[in-house]
Amino acid sequence: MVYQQTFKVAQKLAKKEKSIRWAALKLFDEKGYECSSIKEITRLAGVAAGTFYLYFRNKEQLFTSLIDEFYQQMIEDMRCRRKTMEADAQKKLSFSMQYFLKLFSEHRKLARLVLLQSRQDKVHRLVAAIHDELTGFIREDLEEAMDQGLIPAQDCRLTAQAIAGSYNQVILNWLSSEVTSPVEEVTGSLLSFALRGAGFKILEEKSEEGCRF
Amino acid sequence: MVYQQTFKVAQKLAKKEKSIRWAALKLFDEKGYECSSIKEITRLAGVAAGTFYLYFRNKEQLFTSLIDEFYQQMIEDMRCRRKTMEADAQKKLSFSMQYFLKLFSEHRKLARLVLLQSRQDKVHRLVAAIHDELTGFIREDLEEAMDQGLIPAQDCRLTAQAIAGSYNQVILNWLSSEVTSPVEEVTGSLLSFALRGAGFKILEEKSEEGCRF
Amino acid sequence: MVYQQTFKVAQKLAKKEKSIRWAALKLFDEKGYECSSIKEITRLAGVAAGTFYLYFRNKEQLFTSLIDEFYQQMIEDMRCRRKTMEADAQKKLSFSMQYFLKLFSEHRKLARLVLLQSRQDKVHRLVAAIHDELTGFIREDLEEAMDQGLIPAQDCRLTAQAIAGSYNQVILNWLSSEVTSPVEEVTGSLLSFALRGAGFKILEEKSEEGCRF
Amino acid sequence: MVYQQTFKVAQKLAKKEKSIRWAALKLFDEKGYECSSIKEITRLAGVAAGTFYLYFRNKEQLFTSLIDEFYQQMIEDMRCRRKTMEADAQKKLSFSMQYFLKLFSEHRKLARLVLLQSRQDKVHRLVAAIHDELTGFIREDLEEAMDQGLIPAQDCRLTAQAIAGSYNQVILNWLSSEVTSPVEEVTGSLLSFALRGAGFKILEEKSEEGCRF
DNA sequence: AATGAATGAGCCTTCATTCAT
DNA sequence: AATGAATGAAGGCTCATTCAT
Repeated sequence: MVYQQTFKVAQKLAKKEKSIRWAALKLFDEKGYECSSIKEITRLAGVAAGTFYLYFRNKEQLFTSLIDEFYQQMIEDMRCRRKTMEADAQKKLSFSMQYFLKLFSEHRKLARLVLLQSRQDKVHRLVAAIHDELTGFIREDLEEAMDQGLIPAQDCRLTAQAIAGSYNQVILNWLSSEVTSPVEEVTGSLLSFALRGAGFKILEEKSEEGCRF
Repeated sequence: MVYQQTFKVAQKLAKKEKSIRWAALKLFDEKGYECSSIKEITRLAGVAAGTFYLYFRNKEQLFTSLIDEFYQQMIEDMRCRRKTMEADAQKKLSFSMQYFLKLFSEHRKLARLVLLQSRQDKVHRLVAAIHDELTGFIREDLEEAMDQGLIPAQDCRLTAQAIAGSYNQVILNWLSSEVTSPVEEVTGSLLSFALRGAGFKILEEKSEEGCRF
Repeated sequence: MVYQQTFKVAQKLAKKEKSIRWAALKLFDEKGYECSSIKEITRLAGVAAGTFYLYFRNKEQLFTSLIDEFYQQMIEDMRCRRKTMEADAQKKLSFSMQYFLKLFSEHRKLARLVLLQSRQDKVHRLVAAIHDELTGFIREDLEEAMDQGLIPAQDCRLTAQAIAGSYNQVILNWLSSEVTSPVEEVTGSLLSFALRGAGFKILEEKSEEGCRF
Repeated sequence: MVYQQTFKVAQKLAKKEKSIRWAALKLFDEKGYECSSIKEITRLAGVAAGTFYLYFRNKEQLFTSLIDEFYQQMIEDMRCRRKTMEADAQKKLSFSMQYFLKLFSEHRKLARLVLLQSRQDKVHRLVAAIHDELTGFIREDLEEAMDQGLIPAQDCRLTAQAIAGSYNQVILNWLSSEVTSPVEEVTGSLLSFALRGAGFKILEEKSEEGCRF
């Protein structure tokens, strides 16, 4: 009788891969990419060292896959929503940043992984690309706003970097703090900061409202 | 005569240590802490591997020392100047940030080292402490400004983080870009962004002026 | 009906084993015993890795079996023909060597496997035994010829080795060369060499004729 | 004080490298290239595993170096002697083969290494090149002899292969036999075989004489 | 009978650190 | 003070073999 991959088996496999991903994420988060060994990852995952290579080509590909799983999809989703959104630049910007914040808060480890990972590891290019992509969204909105006269003339690329930087920093601190205060506490203030910084004339009470999604 | 010799020796020693620091900085910057080996560092420095351990306890301490050399001194200097400065909060904040920017632009490699280094390596605590310190300065000024009613009520800790984050990000991009445009190009816009973000009512033309030091 | 099925199954089994043998032979030939993995063999054979162990005890036994399949039978056949042959020593020797040559040329891969395989692998003893056996045939004929005064007094064991060695070398080169010239081109000259070397007084024109089988 | 590599130290190093070479040679000889691990080699040599890499780039280079040490020099020497030799083809051939035999008998392990090594390992090309070189010498002499009418018309390339093959085989058997009978016992008969096989008209008593070197 | 996921010992290699010189 | 040879633990990865399905 031929070997038939039953549903149950497939599920077990998926579970095993998940557990490796989980272990890797935990260790990468705690000790960094370079300092986490395959052996340690697999031990934590409860599988043999060799098993790792049934699911991943090598350590680097595991990292890539970990990042991709989350980001690729997030960026895709973001791009899609933004396209179909009928709103002015400020609303779009607000939306993007809050969406961003929300996702990060739901995937703390993964988020930290991207925000913290040494940008010198072999593994950096991928992370850099993601940062660029996200900064690109912000920049687009800023340029639209500038064209419409909503904000003063400025170097939108630079402002976008500044906004992205402020977000990264604040989120990172929030993610890293032991006390997990609700992300909403942070959202409003941070958004105000960014919008004001860019030069939007915001009415304080509106900033809060406009950000539902 | 004796003194003379001692001085010469001391100089030679200092030179050797310097060359190791220089080599380490170059390699850490290019390949990251984990991926730079002692052997490579000493080869680049033109000394034997064993010599390394005459000047540094181990690899970690070299890193620490590298960071300290620059930051400890910078923070000290900054704290001192701020103390003796008679100025309002906005001016102090402006000063701090531009001082910060200037120093970074004069020590590109060292700056990149701090901004880029994986915050997960064994080596992180130190870097984190420095970030906190610098953010602390910003926060102080913001709190003072808030007390004086120059900026609206806000979570100054958070705003300080946001400002620090935006600075880090922009500087990093600037440091990493091949074309080394003058830092002044960046200074003005970035400062405006930060001040506006914090809620200062700034007159655009003043922002440029007020920042000499 | 039952028989029919059994037969079919048996055939299928045989086919699967065959395909493993074939794949192993191909890979052993191309990359050597040590450098061919079971996984690769089974992949090439189109079966699962585990299936291998239904047909062979382990990798070593596969090799053994591969060699045996060909040689055992060849030696048996040779021994048998030589027994029933009525001919003088020179004829017998000629026959043996040409038979040998012909078989090799018809089983290139298998031949290369025996001639090339490291004689240091775990697997060597078997191959060595075969070489000895074949050399033994040559020696028998030489001793008979010496007894009959057809060749001068000599160390027949040594001459037999020399002849076997020259055959192996030439065949190997011929097997390994890309251009597959007909083996007959080689046969005549090689045989002349061996016979002359042993001290037979051969008439050149006869050497060619006397070798049909 | 600068580290000064004294003569004593240099000697110790040379001894250490020697011991690694010796251990490798022994193990390669006993178990083959693929089956000998660096760990085992270094253990046998009495050094730590890492020490290996101070002397050799990797396992392959060790093998290469082992072979080269002996062969490169031998071939060079042979080529040189042959050039300055004033003798007919038969004498030159005799000389070459006996020189060959003598060297092999003085470097048993090294000789076995070349003669036995799997010709499929990554390491094969080098060994193959050596075989070709040596066969080349024989062929040159045969062609010269053929031109001078000393031997009948024939495919000299093939005859050279046959002669080389017979030598390899006989030497190998002799090297591998436990009882180490003097090589001279073998020399005469083997040479006679080869010369007769090539078609030289030899007077038995002369063959022995002509081979001093 | 057949599968292929799982294992873990073992491979080659690197590297921070020590120590005799 | 300076050297660089020596160490050996640890790294990523492969592979023959086993076993639940």
